[in-house]
Amino acid sequence: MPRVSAEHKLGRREEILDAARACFARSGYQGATLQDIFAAAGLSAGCVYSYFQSKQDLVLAIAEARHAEERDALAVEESDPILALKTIARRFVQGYLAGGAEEKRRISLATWSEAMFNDAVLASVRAGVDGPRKALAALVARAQASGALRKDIDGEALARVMTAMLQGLVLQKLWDAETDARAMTLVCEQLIDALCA
Amino acid sequence: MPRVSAEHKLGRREEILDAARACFARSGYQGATLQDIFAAAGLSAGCVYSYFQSKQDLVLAIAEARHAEERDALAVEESDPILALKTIARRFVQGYLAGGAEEKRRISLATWSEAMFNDAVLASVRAGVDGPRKALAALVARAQASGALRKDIDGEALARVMTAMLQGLVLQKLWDAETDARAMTLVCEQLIDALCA
Amino acid sequence: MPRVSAEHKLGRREEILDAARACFARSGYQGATLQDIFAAAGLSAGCVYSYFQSKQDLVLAIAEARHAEERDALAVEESDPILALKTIARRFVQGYLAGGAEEKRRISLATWSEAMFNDAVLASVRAGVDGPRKALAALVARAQASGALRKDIDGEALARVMTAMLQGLVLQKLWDAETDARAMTLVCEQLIDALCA
Amino acid sequence: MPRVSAEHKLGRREEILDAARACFARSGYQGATLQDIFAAAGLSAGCVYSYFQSKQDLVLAIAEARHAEERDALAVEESDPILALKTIARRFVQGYLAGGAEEKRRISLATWSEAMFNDAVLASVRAGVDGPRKALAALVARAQASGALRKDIDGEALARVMTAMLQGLVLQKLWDAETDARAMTLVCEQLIDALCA
DNA sequence: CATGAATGAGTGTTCATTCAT
DNA sequence: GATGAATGAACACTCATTCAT
Repeated sequence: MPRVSAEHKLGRREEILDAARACFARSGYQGATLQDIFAAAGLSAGCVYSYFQSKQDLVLAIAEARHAEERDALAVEESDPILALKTIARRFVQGYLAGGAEEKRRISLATWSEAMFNDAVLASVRAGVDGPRKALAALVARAQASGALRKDIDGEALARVMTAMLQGLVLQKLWDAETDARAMTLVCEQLIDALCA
Repeated sequence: MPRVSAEHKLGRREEILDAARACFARSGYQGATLQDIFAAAGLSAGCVYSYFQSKQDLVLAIAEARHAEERDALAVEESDPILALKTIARRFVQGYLAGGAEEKRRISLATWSEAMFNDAVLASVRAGVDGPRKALAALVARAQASGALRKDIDGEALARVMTAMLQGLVLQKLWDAETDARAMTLVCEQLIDALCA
Repeated sequence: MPRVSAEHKLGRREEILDAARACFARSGYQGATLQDIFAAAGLSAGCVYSYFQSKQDLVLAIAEARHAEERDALAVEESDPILALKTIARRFVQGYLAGGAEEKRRISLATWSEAMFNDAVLASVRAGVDGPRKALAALVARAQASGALRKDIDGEALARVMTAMLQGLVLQKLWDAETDARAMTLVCEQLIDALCA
Repeated sequence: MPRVSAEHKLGRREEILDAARACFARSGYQGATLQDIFAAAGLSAGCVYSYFQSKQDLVLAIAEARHAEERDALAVEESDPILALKTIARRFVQGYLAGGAEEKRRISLATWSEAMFNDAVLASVRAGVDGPRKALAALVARAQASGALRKDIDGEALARVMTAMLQGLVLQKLWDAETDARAMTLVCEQLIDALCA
């Protein structure tokens, strides 16, 4: 009995999160109302409130889930640092700029914006963004140490610029659906190659 | 025969816009209330409403002003395309990532996010972002034509990636105030140099 | 599976309508505020809004209810058309001009006026007024066909004039509470008799 | 100078009243805003306020003017009381139900409704309506005294019913523009004739 | 005398949240 | 556990009125 109940609860929780994600992606964190989410989930207010204590909780859960998914998507096991950098760029661009990933993009941008006004979301964004950037910085450092990458470049700064570039592409795709993921990937790789010693 | 000079009216309008910008930067377009703006401007609801027909008008005016300012800041008169690209990058980074420019960054990100849910803002963002990107693309094309820049790179895509990179830096700076504008500028210039033939 | 019975919901709806009717009768459709109605109903804004989507909905519901009540009050089952005409006149006058019917009169006049500025109310008024007038016209036609009523009178026009007369009495009573329903009824019957062949 | 100024002032006053009448007829006393009226009159708020102390003043002035005009239109010099009654009915119907008289009808109904919520307007309506009704009652009394009209009818009540009938026709015409003034006049005259001894 | 910028209380409406059932 | 009726503070916006110029 407890097992079934626990699975059931987790399933419900996911259903609610899916509904919330759809609503937040469509209307934004502030624009989406809980009533929208209740309707999308097909559940009552009381039921949703038994899973999440407040709208803020829902917002945070969606933001966290977004970051966790991204973290997973970017985890690379590749010993060659240059190859690893290219893989990360390619995965990021292809995962984020794909036709079916619009919800991801919208949630990401909404989250980045919300982080300006909501400290808990800011903390989540920082945690979610720092990991990949540090991984990038470590790869850059390794590449420089191995002599594969030019050493006259500030590694930390390069990692930040690369992060910025990838995130900026999310904005580009949001404003112009025609933005070509393949072409972006190629340019990213060419940029990385150009920095090789 | 207005009893108040046209300058006075324009001045008032600017006062209101300044108040609105401060409120929108602090709390976001949706989070800021008109009451906040009335208080910040030291004016009554009715008075503000005689200058702007709705909150949406105010939002749009702030977004437009942000884009206009950026357009002006990036207008470069420089015959050497490579130098022009570097100048744009430097100006953008130094103008946007400066300590005193936090309001600009916050307004920009809030605007980018709002554009997802508000068609008029989206149009404004597109108009504001397309200009610089096309200018960048033109410079890249000139640089390639002159042989200064590698020709095996997709110029349009590069322009987009450069735009993305610069905008992504706005996000980085928002999340981490320590982000060093000088270091970012340098990396950008090194990237440009690395692509030169 | 509502936790509250359907009767309860209908009862609440009626409570709200009663409160709204009282407020509209006292202050008019535009003069009465929703706050007045919330207070009169002893309910919160949100609760009232869960039963009616807007003030306009409330206005329409009150107007419709007034017309429905009147329709019921005037439904006559009487084979003799002259007697039926007199019965309608008597019922109308006694139902509408009674001491306790002031609320009805006020709602009616407010509705007639509102119909000039509000198309939905106009449609409701037309539907509510057309029925009785057509019933009157049918009775007049039958009375003329049977020879009971003079045939040199335009039946449609007479029906309209009789309708006008009865509605005009509502105005008279509103401006002068002393207007004597019994005397009005008598004159109406004498007028009908005078038109008999 | 004073003469010209006085004429000018009266002219201005009339212009304002015309603008107010048009706005009140279009949107109602409560629905029309003073800003509407300022725009319709092509005058500033301050200027209008120097002629009328408040919106209420404007409302009252329009109501009074309506009543005065009607009083004039119904003043009959005719020694035969039956003929006088018919003349009043004909003039009322033809004056009020004419195609170009819609503004009059709308102002009248708006005024009748407003009188329920506004004591000053109520007083104006009573004064405006009592006169004609008393004149009608006097004619009825004279007709009965002369033997022209049946004496078994309550004269006061008949006068009230006739007033009601005429005013009710205003409502009919407002709801159905096709209402035929000529047919209404004829029926009214036939009714009067039917009551003759 | 005339202007119209400015006021601010008040309007209809929304929505995150609670709790009796 | 689950429901959804109910809450009420807060919101964007309006408009009769005033008064410095």
